[in-house]
Amino acid sequence: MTVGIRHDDLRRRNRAMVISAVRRAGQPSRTDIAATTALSPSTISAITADLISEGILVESRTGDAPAARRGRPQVAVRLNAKAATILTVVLSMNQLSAALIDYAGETIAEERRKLPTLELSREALVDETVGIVRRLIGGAPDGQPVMRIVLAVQGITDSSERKLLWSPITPHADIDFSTILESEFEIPVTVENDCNMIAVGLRWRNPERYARDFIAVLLSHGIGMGMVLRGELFTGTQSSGGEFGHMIHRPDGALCRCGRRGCIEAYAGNYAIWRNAKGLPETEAVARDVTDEDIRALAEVARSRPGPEREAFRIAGEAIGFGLGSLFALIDPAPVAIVGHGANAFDLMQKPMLDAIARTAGGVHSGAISFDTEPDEMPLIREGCAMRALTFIDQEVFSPAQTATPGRIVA
Amino acid sequence: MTVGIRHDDLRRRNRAMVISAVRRAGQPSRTDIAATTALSPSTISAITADLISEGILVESRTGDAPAARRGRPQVAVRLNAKAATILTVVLSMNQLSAALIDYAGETIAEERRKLPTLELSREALVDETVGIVRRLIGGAPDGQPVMRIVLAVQGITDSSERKLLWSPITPHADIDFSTILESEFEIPVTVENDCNMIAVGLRWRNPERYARDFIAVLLSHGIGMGMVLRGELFTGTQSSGGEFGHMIHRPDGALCRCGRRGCIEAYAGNYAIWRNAKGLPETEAVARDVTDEDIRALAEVARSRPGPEREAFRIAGEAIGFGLGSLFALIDPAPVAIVGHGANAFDLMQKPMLDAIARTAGGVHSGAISFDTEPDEMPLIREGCAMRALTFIDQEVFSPAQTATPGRIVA
DNA sequence: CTCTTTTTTTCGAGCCTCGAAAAAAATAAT
DNA sequence: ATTATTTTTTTCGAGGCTCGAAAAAAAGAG
Repeated sequence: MTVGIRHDDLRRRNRAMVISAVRRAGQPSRTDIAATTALSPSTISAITADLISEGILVESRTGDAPAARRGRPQVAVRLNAKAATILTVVLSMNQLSAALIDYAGETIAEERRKLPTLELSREALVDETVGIVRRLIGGAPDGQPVMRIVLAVQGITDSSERKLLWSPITPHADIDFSTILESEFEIPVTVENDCNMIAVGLRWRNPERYARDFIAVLLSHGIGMGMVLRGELFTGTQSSGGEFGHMIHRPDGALCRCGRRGCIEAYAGNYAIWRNAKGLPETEAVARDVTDEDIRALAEVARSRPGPEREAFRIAGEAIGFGLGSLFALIDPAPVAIVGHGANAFDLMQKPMLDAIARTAGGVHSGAISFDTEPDEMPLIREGCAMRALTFIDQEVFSPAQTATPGRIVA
Repeated sequence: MTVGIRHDDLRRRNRAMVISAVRRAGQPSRTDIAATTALSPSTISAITADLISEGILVESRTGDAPAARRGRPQVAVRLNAKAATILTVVLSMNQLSAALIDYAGETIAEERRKLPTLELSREALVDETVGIVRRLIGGAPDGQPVMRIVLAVQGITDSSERKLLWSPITPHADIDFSTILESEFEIPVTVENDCNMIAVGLRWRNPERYARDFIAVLLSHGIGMGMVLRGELFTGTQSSGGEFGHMIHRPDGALCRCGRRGCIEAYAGNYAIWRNAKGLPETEAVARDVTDEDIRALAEVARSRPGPEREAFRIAGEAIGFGLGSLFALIDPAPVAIVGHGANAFDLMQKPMLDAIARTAGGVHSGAISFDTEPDEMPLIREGCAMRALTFIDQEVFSPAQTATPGRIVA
């Protein structure tokens, strides 16, 4: 916290900075890197030489544009895809998927399988996860062992990013995936909230729009949120936090899946939309497992004629709108991405949502609010996990605290 | 953002670190500083020697405890109170106050005056502010010019900390106090939200309790909030943010002073408590200027017997409770300080508040929630402003970007 | 084939932090 | 009274790092 900066921190941080610049730019020249990092060409030259000799970067002679300019042509450098391999695992409702990804971010292999997550025992769930990891690790290229595993789960994770504290996809709580997987494979593992990974993925995919401040809202069975503020992923003080879906919309209102009442999710989650569309009492749980297909069908009816279906989407949009309004009262308006299957019904929710926001303090700078939709959340989660893992490698493995001078023998 | 670290940044940051360590510890020895900063004794020796020769620190031979230990006694260093002078100005409802404060944080002079802020014209309000600043600056010790002014206002300030965007204490909006005062006095000025300064003040006063994560709620005419997360003051992306009082408690509910409906403040602000206690319709504005004394009298009645007064405080507590519950869903539970005159009625609000929180997602880790009350907000605001100004001097003035080698003439 | 332009590397200078040793300043022991 | 011990602080040289200037490299232009 109040720790001074040591001399060796300098190189470490600047190395990480150079790697980060290359990861963002793709194939920058040394001159480009010097420009973005504001370090001198001599320093960049020294650092890139180190990184190349360590196999982290490679030169790629073909600058994307030869430019036919006068003078010595720029030599582009890029990440050496073979420098490391990482593994992403996504555990969501009734589905487990994993992907093996190289250091440049390209997918090497992947696997996806259906699982009745709600019914599995704790052991079976863990075993399935260990199994998919084992199979994919087996497929890692020779000499490029997997160096990091990031597991994204729908649910609340702890702030040390090691455990799943609670999840709607399984009745079991407090599953210490990190310790389990680390003892099995001896590879560092972090456990992340799926919506937080969506936010990281969005920024990676579109850094123009999703830059310093933005919000990702996942509309699915439940309502999730990931948020980036001041360029940093927002998390709770003790958990992954950002449980937007469990902010209170109407005190003592509709029954939520979490057992409490009046949560936003109890008005805007899949099951809540179904409950309202079918005229079921809002104080009772929904017995049926409401699927994406159910919602699609309801949305079609809602578009075709007024009625309880349309009203159900209106109520959902209103709940999200008031929630965003309250959130904007705290953080000010920011761009919003509506992610997940619910984004397909955004047309039905947009107007009530904007109307609600306009009735809140968040409506003041409404110019800063803009919506974008992305119905398929899975690729975003995977990309977010990959970025999280690769950033870790960049910083902790390839820019380590010790300058590692092997050969100096003390005895 | 992606800027590398230069060599001269090193010394700059470590200087700031040393100053900060001295400010926190009071009278540490060089050894103490080395321990808290994790820098080597040699480095600390060099930096403190610089700081002493520049008049920023002074040695104070009398270590607070002679300790009678063996060995060379520690020589304590402390901030040189004469190194700088700063000015804090607090503009709140019907009151303007200012204080001249030395570099060690001791008050040199202060002035306080009543003002009908709601009725003053924009020019009169600005003139009053300029006037109080002018009078106090005049009292600055010889050779110690005021180096920084921090103005705290009840209301929303912009994120560049220069303007008052909107305030309940005046009908005028968008007052650029920084530019006005800077052109008048040629001293850097920042404009801050009062509740944010309360948070800074709380941390300074009790760093044990108010450390990495906590919330300060100001219960006064309106409801304000300042929040520290991960050790950093939380602000909006475009403004001071943290408008807890304008999160929505009941959609389309009671009329708020801001003109919207259902805000927490419309249930828990002074005027809202009065409105409910007197059985006035919640859809109508309160004509009367509800004073702290009114609330005190209502609280007395509420304590003496059941009735609308007690119910009014219950409703207020409930509104704050649900609001905190929603906030905790986002950030996880954290210690709360209830600040301002409303804290005197906390006994009437505590139970409904806790009951409400228990009905939200924030109630899960309720062990991490704890309340503390501080009825007098003014000293906290002033201390927060002082710390803000002094921290600025520590970092920007006494640890500047340029190593400042005057005497080197280029021509 | 030479000149010009641009990129990249090389090299020495200047800082900064660190560790080891020395110096300083006290108490404890003889 | 003097010496030994202990702890704090300073001094000094070593090692690293970044930077600027100059050189080298690698092209196109003339």
